[in-house]
Amino acid sequence: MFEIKDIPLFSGLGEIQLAELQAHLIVRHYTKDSIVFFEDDKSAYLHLLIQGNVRLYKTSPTGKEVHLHGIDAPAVIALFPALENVAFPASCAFLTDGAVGLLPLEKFHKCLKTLDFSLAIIKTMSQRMKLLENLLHKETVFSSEAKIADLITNNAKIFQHMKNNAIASILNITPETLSRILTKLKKEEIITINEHVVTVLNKNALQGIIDTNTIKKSLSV
Amino acid sequence: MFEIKDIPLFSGLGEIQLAELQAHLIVRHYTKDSIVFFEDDKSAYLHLLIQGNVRLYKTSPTGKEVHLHGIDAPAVIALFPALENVAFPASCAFLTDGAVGLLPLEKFHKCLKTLDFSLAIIKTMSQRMKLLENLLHKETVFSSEAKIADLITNNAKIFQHMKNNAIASILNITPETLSRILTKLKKEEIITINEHVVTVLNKNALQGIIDTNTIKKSLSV
DNA sequence: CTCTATAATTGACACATGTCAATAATTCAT
DNA sequence: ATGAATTATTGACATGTGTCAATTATAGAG
Repeated sequence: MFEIKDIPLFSGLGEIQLAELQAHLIVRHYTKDSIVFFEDDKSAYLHLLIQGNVRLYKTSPTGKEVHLHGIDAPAVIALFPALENVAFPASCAFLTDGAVGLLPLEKFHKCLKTLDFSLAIIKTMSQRMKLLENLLHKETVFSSEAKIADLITNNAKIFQHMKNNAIASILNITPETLSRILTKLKKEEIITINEHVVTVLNKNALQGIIDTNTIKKSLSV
Repeated sequence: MFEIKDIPLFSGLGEIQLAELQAHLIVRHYTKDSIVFFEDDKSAYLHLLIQGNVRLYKTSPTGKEVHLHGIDAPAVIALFPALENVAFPASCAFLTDGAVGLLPLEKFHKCLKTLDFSLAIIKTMSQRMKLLENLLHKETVFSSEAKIADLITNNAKIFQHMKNNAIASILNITPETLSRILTKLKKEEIITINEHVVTVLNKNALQGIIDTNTIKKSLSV
């Protein structure tokens, strides 16, 4: 059974408070690909991701989806809209089957009167801020090549369990671009790929791409 | 004389605490265009913008600057790095002459023990979050046309006191692109510009651009 | 008021990335 | 193993926006 205190944000609360929150928690089950909420919707509940994982994304006027974050349970999903009582800045959809707990905003706001809780909020918000900063950095200063080089550097194993298709979409580039750049990296002998395992042959070159936004063509003297 | 309690974040603190903070505040004066801190630098101080206004920006590998925010005094400049004791995610430079107050991080962290103060932090962080979300939205889902349409809709007067050059840079587009799109908007009779005053002739069309990311060519039947 | 510096416009062109379509490769169920 | 469906690759092409350079317009100083 899910316990609200499993979520770090709430771990500092007292027994009584936890019990009350738990009593008011509404649990909803979702299947893969179902939508938890849409961008610009408002909700009277704080959303807790209890089980499974979700993605947050924006939808552009032309219908294209801009991936923001993937989130794994247990976690708070949309803290900032709950605090400010504003609309969701992004849509949320399940990547797996899962469950969400809904906590009435009044109950949540009551917790804010506890110092430890408000410090936990600050902690959580800081983490979100870091995520956002990071995302913004990637989306504004990185070229597609740099995004890929960055991903390979920091999370090469992702290629083992995700399709290139899905990887492209979390990088907000097309599968074609991903394919072309991976091919280029292989040609330049910066990486090799075997059975979905990406091996870095030239760490420096990879870092160079992140630093300069382009693959330096090896001068064939 | 600058009083630390003029900054909303600190307004909830008691007299004694304020006095102590004030005593430890180091004030530095800056001239227009001078740098307060660089991206990736770390600091042992919380930075308070006391006088003037600054811009926050990232620098891309190719040397191009990506504008994030403009901030006016009085305000806290880099709250998140101060909380998490991490490096600045952006550089900060003065747009005018001005002054910054430096508050040792220990002093700042001590304040966190006060509930009202931590609630004020949450408030301030929420606002930053909103700014960031907004920026991210503009940079990831808006075309240049949509950025400009959005600016005209929400802040048309900016054209009266800023050069197109500067406007282009806060939109993170080139002056050429700005010029071309403004010309296009004039040709489409969506706006007129006279003596730097932008007048909207067709509010709907402008909204349409924001919604669809493109100027709909009026079909000349 | 004129001159100079600064800002804005315009054109030609480059370039990264997306789009669309065709084909090849891989995976999975039977 | 075999075939159907999914995924990846490749090519040709489109498009938005940046770059560079030339020209024109504007504004501020003397």
